Amino acid sequence: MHSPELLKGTLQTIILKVLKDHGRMYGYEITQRVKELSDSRLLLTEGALYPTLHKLEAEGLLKTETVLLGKRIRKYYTLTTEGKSLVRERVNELVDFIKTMSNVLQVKLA
Amino acid sequence: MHSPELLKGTLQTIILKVLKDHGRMYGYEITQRVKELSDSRLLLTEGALYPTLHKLEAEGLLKTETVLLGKRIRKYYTLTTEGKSLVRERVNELVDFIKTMSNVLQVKLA
DNA sequence: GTCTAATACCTAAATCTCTTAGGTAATAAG
DNA sequence: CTTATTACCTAAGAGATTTAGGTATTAGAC
Repeated sequence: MHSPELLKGTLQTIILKVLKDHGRMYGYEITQRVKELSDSRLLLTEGALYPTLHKLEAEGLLKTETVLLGKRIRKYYTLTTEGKSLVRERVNELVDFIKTMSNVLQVKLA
Repeated sequence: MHSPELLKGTLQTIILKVLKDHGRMYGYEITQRVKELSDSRLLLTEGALYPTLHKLEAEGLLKTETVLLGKRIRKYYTLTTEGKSLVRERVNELVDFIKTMSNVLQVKLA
């Protein structure tokens, strides 16, 4: 597992990108997908996930659709048009940041 | 410039690594060195820098030496033995985190 | 000469993100 | 029938950083 502090500032980008690549997803599914993609190195906590999803929705970057499976609620999230264009920016920004960091730390990432 | 949130959790690692590579340095010098290495993309604020230096010193990772230049004070920081061994860990951890991120975001860094 | 930018140290309140620690409830597995 | 997993959620607290101060010396421009 990684130090949780390193995750700070990257959660929104992760959520947006995973939603872009996978399409419609619900919260719990996102945590599982990230766990999978990261070989269990990145474990999103619900206390961080749900507030962030709500925030992204409030900002108009995500839209929701509530589905009932039997008696169970499931909230699906999808990127809005605005959200889609932001993903690109955010990912580029993060990649750029990573490259800058590798310069400062004088490490090679290949 | 990068989103400042991305910097969170990486400041200690940056300071430690720059000190390892450059040897004895003072606070202001560190900000300038990081600015240089990052092509002005990473600008350390003093409000973050000095408390972090003091914390690292309190933890025994850095030791200081105060020098007077005329009437001006300059505080040099050097890694302790303990500090040196931690740098490696921290840099490895960050590189590992970056690799994990690139998997999750499905981007290539080469 | 004097005004400004750069050098050089520092602290403290506010902010922002996330963790921790709860709460509720349905379904699956043993 | 008991536990793990699925599935949603909130709120208090912690931790790192920003913002916004404060002090003072030295160098450069005009």
